[in-house]
Amino acid sequence: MNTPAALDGPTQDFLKALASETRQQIMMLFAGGQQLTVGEVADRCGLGQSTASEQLALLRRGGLLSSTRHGKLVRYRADTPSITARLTDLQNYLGRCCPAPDTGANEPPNR
Amino acid sequence: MNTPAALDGPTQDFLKALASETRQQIMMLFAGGQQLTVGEVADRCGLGQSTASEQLALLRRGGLLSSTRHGKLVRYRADTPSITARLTDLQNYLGRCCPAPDTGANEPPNR
DNA sequence: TCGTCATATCGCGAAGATACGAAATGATGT
DNA sequence: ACATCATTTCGTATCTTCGCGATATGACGA
Repeated sequence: MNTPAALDGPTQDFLKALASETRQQIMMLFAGGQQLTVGEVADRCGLGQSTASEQLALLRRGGLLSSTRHGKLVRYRADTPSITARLTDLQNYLGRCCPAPDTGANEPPNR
Repeated sequence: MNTPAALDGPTQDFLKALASETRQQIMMLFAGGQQLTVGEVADRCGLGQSTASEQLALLRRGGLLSSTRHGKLVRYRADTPSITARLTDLQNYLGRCCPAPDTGANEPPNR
């Protein structure tokens, strides 16, 4: 743990947010542009109310969700532009790690 | 944790493998098609020998690396096709969570 | 066969994540 | 102001992950 960082903070948070089955399930609730409150998420996932709030916060920090207050309710929804951006960052990172024969390019004769 | 799974195993492993700064640093060592042994990775990251072996195993399980024995050495390298595949899976999953909003791409009406 | 080198697996303590209930914050209505 | 409802933050217990050293497996050469 003494080597320099490998990924920028945002992408870090993005990956950490996504690397949890619970949070993946939560994300699924937002399919189709659904907007949900903390309570609804807690209910639908069988989670405690505070747990849902904390997980939603992590997902927001990871750039997967955004939230807005509507009165006393907080409505969460998928933050698609942000997700797209972080996915692109991730692709760039991976493109740096690996030689890139992906998008229809060349595969050098190494074998 | 009583709701059904959200992501298939491979993509799960992919995300979990990537959601660790140590493993991200390890991945960086493989830039440019580098092939490295466990000992080299341990050395370059300042990790113990067993730790490096375990992390490399996780990265391989996640589809990020592949390995081949060359005598007593095991050479790891980036598994680009697999990485590309899992990235695509991830994109599909995210595409399912989020409708494409205003930024260009468009997935027509969802009911 | 034995000895060695590289890697993998095991056992363990430290650090972090997860989920919960209880208490604090914020917003609305009376 | 107060009461109430939704959300957030706090404190705690439990579980998993991390990294290590020690031991086991596998491969080569003498």
